[in-house]
Amino acid sequence: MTVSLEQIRETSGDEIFLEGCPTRVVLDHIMSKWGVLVLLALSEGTHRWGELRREVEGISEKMLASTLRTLEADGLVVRTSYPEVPPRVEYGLTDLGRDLMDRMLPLVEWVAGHAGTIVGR
Amino acid sequence: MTVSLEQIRETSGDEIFLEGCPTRVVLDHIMSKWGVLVLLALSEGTHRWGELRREVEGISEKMLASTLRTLEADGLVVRTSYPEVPPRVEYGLTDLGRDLMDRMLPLVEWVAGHAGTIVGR
DNA sequence: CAGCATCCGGGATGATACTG
DNA sequence: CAGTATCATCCCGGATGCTG
Repeated sequence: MTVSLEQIRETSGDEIFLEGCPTRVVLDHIMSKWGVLVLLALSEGTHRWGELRREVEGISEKMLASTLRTLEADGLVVRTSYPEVPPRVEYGLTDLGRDLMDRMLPLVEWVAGHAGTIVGR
Repeated sequence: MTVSLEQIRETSGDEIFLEGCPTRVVLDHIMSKWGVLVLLALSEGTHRWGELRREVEGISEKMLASTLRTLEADGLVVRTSYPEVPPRVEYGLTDLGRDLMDRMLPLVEWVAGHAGTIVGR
């Protein structure tokens, strides 16, 4: 194991397991049911609102809006609005967001590769 | 980016974003609010029930039991009961669980290192 | 000590209708 | 097209009490 929990404890000041610590808050955002899927979709490139609705199957408009606003406030997602008619809005990852997805994609890939085995058990 | 979403699509048979697909189910288990923290604690080594309750601050008995049962059913956590009085039970990661945490720890470490910046924004 | 059964309140989530 | 507003619902998760 190249990364140990000890290292994490040092990095986060030993607060990971404490309620309300920043790490828990961010984890809740990016590891939430819809957060992962939206970030995953955006890791392919920028998407329009409607594209996200279709790609992230089952998400409601309300949850898509809420998820995007949270991730945007976290500085992981950037929203670009074009003053056209009809309106066009693009969502993409920031540098920080890409940095995050570099770490998350290997995890998701592993899960995708083992999910069948795990669920069938 | 060493891992692309395209690779993931191939691995999982292009079903990542579909409702009810195994990948989504497993993601919900391991990326859940308490799932991450319990797995994180166990990545340090085996823990007893009471140790987990104390280490994962704020978790209720109900959620701890529920989380552990789910992760055990997924084959990520192993439960060992010793026939003693008073009872002693140890929880630890399986090989599969350790494999998973090898991928998750770098992500958590990154979050721990950036959480302060992100939340303060 | 290590849990399970039960109840129940509230925030998370969905569905629908509407607007710039 | 890209959302917002509103209302209904659901189930997550906490509290409590009990058992082997």
